[in-house]
Amino acid sequence: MGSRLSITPPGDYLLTRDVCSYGYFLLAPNRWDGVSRRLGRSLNLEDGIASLTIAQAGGKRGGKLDVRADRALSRGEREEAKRKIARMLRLDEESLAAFHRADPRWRRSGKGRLFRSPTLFEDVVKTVTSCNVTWPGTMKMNQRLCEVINPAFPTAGQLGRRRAATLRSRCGVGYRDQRLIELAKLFRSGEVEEAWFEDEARSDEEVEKKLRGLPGVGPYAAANIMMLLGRYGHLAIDTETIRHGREELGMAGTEAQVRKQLMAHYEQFGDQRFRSYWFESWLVSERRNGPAHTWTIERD
DNA sequence: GGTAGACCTGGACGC
DNA sequence: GCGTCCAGGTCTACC
Repeated sequence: MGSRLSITPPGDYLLTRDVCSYGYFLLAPNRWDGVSRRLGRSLNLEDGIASLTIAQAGGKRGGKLDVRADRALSRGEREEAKRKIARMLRLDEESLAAFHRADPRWRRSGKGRLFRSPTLFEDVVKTVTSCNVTWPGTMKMNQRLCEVINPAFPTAGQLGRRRAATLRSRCGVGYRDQRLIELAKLFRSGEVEEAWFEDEARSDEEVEKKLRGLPGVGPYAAANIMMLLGRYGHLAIDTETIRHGREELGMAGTEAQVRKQLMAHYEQFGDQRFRSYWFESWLVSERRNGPAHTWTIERD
């Protein structure tokens, strides 16, 4: 018999809006069901893997989150699951008011939370697998990492023990194989620690420098991971951002020139500039593809 | 500090 | 069906 948990989220929390706010909700092992508006997800817990579904009572803002597990969870595991869910859903997000002050366009809709993973390690791997590849490729890599290594997402220990050839041939990660293994070893050894990055006393510069030292992490990936850590002051500029500058903001010139114009344009949003850009860009995607909560996950 | 080319995969296209 | 080209960010070598 499974376990059931109830989580009281912040009063403004809306599962559909806040899960379907960043592309990682479409990446394995996350499973969003746009019809029932539930998030399915396997988690690595103390005593093994548990498959969870998360729904919000009444589908209304502030409604309690009803979490069901496919097996009985110990008291320790229940706490662990709650901690991990809180990280994914950003239930402890404290800077929403600051974001809405910096950019009031999103105050009414309440947008501001960006979905992430239960661990920093998973966020870093997902970011590395999103670089230099189209989105379907990123989806495939994450799906295969779960199929081949661990259905709840590979831990650093598991990924660090794999051979590069396996990751390349069976998980389709291409030239990222060795970089992912090195990354996993750094997390496994404790040389890279989630707590260090989560420490709010550290400056953005310190955090960025450390991230840039990780294999597979360049300027774009570092800024993206900083966003996932709750540091929104850096723009993660990729080809989509350049396109946004040209097509939505009317910028012109070479890529380098558009890049400079983007930096200048989002300067007005200060330490919230990533979110200001992101929600603009997300609206454009929804205009093209329909509401994010209806986006489907195509898996083999 | 700036730039060029390699890295790998999958999709689009032409033949 | 096959070959070619292109998109995508990071890394290294070179100037």
